[in-house]
Parts: sequence; structure tokens; C-alpha cells
Amino acid sequence: MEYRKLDKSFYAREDTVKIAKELIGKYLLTDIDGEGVTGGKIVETEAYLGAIDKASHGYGNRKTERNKNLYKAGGYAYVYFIYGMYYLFNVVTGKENNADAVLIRAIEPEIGLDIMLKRKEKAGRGKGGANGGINRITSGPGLLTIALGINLRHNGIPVCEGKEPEKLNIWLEDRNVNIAGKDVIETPRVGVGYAAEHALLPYRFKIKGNKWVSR
DNA sequence: CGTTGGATCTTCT
DNA sequence: GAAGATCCAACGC
Repeated sequence: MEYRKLDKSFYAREDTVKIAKELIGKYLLTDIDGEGVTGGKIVETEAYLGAIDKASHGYGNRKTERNKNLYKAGGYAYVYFIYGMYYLFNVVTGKENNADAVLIRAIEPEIGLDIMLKRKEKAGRGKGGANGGINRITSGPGLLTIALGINLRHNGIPVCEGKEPEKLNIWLEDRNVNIAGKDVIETPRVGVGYAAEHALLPYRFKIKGNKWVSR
């Protein structure tokens, strides 16, 4: 069976929470600077609902230089830098001028392990010891971007058209992995306590018992 | 074990 | 000038 790249119609829908849930079990892949294909299965996501969501960078339709890519139509990457150290990768959803997006929080590394390990060592993350490097190589939103080679260069590029700069490819695929509904856990988001009541909504999804979810 | 602080940059107040 | 959609290592119990 052939792997199917997710296209615009997948991201352009209006129910971002549903998209976040459906992304569990899909594959996130990159091919950067000719280093080869890297990626794996998505095991954790979070939905951010733009204008009505205090935790979103697009709350109240605030528009700035930094978050302008949030307002693109579904199917674009929104990457931004945080804590002086990490890039976080989101995929924009919904229609143009709607600031909805899904944050990819963790993947299960499967493709291009050696390349991802090399990137992690290069970034000086973790002990890199006997197996210290591999165990949490993509288990968290700040880590998976390191492993996949994602940074601000990718902010605003499309993830569903193959025609972008050849050394700067990010896309998502359906590899026919079906995660049973009972194995997907919904929880409140983390790290957004300032968002008050919005922090409590169950917009975070992860695969139950999966070793690669963030902590 | 659990908790804490440091790293270090962008954005908005 | 402060705080953030984070991670890790060093500490204290």
C-alpha cells in the first residue's frame, strides 16, 4: 500500500481539535539540506484555537511579525523560537485569517535514526552516551525539531505542496497506522497555566502508554 | 526519588 | 524589562 501525503483538504477543515486528534498515528517527515529523510510517527499533539484561545499566540486575532504565519490557510508550517533555546513546530489549520494550529509535541523516531542522533549531538543536547542519546531523541516539542532539523527557516513554508525549496522539505503522511480511539488519551495542555480556564480544556492528545510521549 | 535553576533570545508591555 | 506552547543536570532529601 502506498503512503499518502496529507493534502490541503486535511488541514483546511475548521475543527482543529479533531485534526489534532487525527494527527496521532500519522507520520511527520523532513528532508533537510540533502541529509536524508528523517521522522517518525506522531504520538502527541496539542490544538490551539486562535482567536478564542488565551493560550494561543493568535488570541484575540493579535497579529505580529512573529505570528503572522498562523493566519495562513491550513497546510503551512508555523515555527517559532522559545526560551532562547528551542524551536517549536506547528501546522496551521483552518481557513486563511484563522489563527488555529496544531503543535506537534512528540514523535516516535523511525526513519533516519542515525541522522537524527547526529543532529542531536551537534546541538549538544543530552549525554549522548551509550544510549542516552536515542531514548528521548524526539520526546518533546523542543527536541523533535532538533532531531528533524527544523528551525526558523521553515516558518511559513507549506507542508502539503512538494514544490518548495528542495533542501527544506517538511510533510506529513498517512502510513495506514490506525490508532484505536481508546488508545488516545485527551488531557489538558501543559506549560500554559497563564491561560486560565483555557489551560484546562482537553486539547492535548497522546497515545496511551507510548514510550515516546513527552514528560 | 522530587525540585530547582540555568541556558539565552524574541516579543510585547 | 519580563516572561515564555522547554529541557537537562545538579542538588537535596
